[in-house]
Amino acid sequence: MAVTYNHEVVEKKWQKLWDDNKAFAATDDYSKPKYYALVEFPYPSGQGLHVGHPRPYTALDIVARKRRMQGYNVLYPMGWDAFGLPTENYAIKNKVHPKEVTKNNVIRFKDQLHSLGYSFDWDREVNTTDPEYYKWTQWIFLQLFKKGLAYKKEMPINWCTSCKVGLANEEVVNGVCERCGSEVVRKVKSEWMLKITEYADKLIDGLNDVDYIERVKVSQKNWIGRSYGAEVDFSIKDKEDKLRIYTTRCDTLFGVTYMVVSPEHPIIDKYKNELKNFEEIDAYREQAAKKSDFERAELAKEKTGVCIDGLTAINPVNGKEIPIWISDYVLMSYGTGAIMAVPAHDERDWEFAKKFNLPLIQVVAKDGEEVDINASAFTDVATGILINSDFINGLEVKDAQAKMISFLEEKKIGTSKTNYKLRDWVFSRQRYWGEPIPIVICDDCGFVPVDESELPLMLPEVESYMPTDNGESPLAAIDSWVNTKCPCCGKTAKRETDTMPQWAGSSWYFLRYTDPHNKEALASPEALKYWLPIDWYNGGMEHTTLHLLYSRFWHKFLYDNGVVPTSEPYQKRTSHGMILGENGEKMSKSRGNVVNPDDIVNEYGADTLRTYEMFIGAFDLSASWSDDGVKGCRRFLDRVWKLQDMLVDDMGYSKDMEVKMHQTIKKVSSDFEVLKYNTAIAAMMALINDFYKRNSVTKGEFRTLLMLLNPVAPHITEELWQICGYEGYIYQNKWPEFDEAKTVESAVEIAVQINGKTKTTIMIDKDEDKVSVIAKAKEAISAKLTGNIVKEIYVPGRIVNIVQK
RNA sequence: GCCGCAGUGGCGGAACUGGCAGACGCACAGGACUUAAAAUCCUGCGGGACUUAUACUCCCGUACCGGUUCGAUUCCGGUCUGCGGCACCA
Repeated sequence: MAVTYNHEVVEKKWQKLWDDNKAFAATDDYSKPKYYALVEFPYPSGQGLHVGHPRPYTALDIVARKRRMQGYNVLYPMGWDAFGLPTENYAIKNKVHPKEVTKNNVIRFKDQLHSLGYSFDWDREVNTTDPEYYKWTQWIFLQLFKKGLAYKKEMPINWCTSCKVGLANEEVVNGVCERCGSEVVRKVKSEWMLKITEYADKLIDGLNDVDYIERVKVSQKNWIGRSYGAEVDFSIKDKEDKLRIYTTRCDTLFGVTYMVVSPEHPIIDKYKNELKNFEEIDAYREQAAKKSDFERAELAKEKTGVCIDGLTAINPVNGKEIPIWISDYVLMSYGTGAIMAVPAHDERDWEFAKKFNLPLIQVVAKDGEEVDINASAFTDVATGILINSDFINGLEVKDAQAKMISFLEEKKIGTSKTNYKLRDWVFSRQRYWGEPIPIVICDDCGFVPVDESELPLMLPEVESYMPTDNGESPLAAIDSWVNTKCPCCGKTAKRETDTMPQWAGSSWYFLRYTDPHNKEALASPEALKYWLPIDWYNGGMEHTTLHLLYSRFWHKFLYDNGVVPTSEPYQKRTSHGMILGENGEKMSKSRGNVVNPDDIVNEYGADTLRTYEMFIGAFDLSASWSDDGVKGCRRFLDRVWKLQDMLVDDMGYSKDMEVKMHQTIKKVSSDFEVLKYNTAIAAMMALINDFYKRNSVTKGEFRTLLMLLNPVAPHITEELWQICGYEGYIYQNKWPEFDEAKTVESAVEIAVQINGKTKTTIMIDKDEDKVSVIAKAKEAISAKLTGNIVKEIYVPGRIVNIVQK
């Protein structure tokens, strides 16, 4: 009898052996086929690893291990996204250098990951806070600057009152700071910006060439928010000025009954002396200005607004005079800050018109039939036909738009125009723990880039990590660092004291893994050419808009400048679901439902944790933790362990198991490719249940099982492999193959239905062609065939259905 | 409000392209082993009717209502609920 499985001893033994042999190092032999598998590198927080981390890491570890066994040169790297606010806040509170905090957290994380037996290539570990790394983050910034894609701009920014730091629009959640939940106010500051909007089209169009799960593509597209439309100039009666609007429905120009401008629109101040109700308008403006963007949206369930008394617009297509309103549902930050209102065919305009009793004109009819626009706005573009619209009458919406645009352009009153919701990326942070922005500010030369030979521009030592009260970075307090010479003219100048956001380091880390120790370049062209693109990138749903968009932007920029060989970084992107607490809620200290992976590893072993997290449910959906489920997976591994006592000395498959073996190899092999780890494990469980039923397993069968299970549970399988005396190590062996012909049983059970309801089953030969004859001969069927048989349907290997009347 | 995802036994979840709903696991129940318990092994396990009971047989059942089809968890139309994202983007 075999001794009980001791996971502590076995797992340590194999982890050491893998390390000593550098078993999973990617080689620089570029003649071999390559596979680059990537998971998002973690932020090494003070709490240590969370049970959520192993889910994606194990999933791609399975893929990586399988690919190695299939003969690929696999790159499966790991690193640390270590700049960031929590570390800095911890440093401020405890008066330790963030460098120290980071170092300790990294040691802890690495230990924990190590105990889980991942096949990471630790020789390629990167750390975004390492000067040898951020040298290249700064270098990329300089390239952006030199190409005019980094610029400084006075602008109202989102200012977190607690973190004392400017936030990107994307970091403001429901009007509060994403990190600390404090109020976000508007503050004008001079900020570094990156022109991501210049890449809006490329970022959308590039999605056609990659294999991302659909909802990731949708969220990228929605975030960029491209819309095709037209800008049209409306003249203002008796004035020189024109009011320019943006619309996506220029086909409805004949249905315009009023206009609306945003409260911040300059036209109001310009004509304020002529407005008869300026006081009323000004009061409305003040009220709107007090609201944050969030409140403005939240409170605007009911439309509000004021008619501007003193200005009248003229519809350029028919010369009609129409009123101009001011309302906060029109935003200055999108389009032109002014709209034409077509209440018959736009829901917001419709609501507004109903509230203020403004007229409706129907100009689009459903399939040519007028609809009741007093009940609701008619917005269906697909079935719309133009009416009451002069020269575009009778056209479909799309054709009407095309014709209208040529008309507008010909008369020089409008042009076609594409708009985006995407805004430029606010890149400055007034913080210590980030990459210094390598720019010198010279009174004579303006913004001057630091010479590339001086990179990395090191983060200097400071006494306090607190941002200054006026919101400047702690770097601003170090005169010796701030005061420098202009690289251009040599006169005294000052350094930029803002640092980069955490997104910077993670926007290109996957490039560094290909050649992590290169001192001449971010990576050699040969390494990049060989390894890119990343074959499979998995990460959290929470990163599918921002991190993905930012890193794709940088990558596309580097591609345009000949630094990288592919226009997209990631060939394939998948996302995993969250692991929730046992009560179905998000794990958190305050809810008291946090599970520590160390405890599971200690009690049941890494293989059990890995198996459990893969078995817990569909990979892309969230799943609740269950201690009992963990036990079940340990029981499965124990049953595998005990199979060594049932071994029969035969390197082949026994007759009765042959089909099952081939089926299982097929199922496990394909399930691992499509994120269906749970059913792959279920298939292996079913297989060993069969071994137990007959109380024996051949050495050949066991050998195959160990290889199939190895990517999921690498330690126990290697140990059993060695105990049973198979050749070498599993990780050096070839992935098992199956024979398609042998996956089919010679006798199959098929269901017999009458009128679509299953009545009985019959066993037939798989090539049987008189199936319905056999079925009808069976008593359970013949007794029930009382009517006229009108139809017989046979689906090979599945069902036969007899339809009677 | 809009967009996306989901809704299947006591629970986590399976089901290829429209073809026997509930694989696999958990929990539970019974049995074997044991002085005993744990562990382990074996068996059963959606609901209901008929039946002393079992077997057999029949009916219902994949959120709800309807449709297409010989046949629907799967496709179509509508409704409800939960989760995630966005917040009037003209």
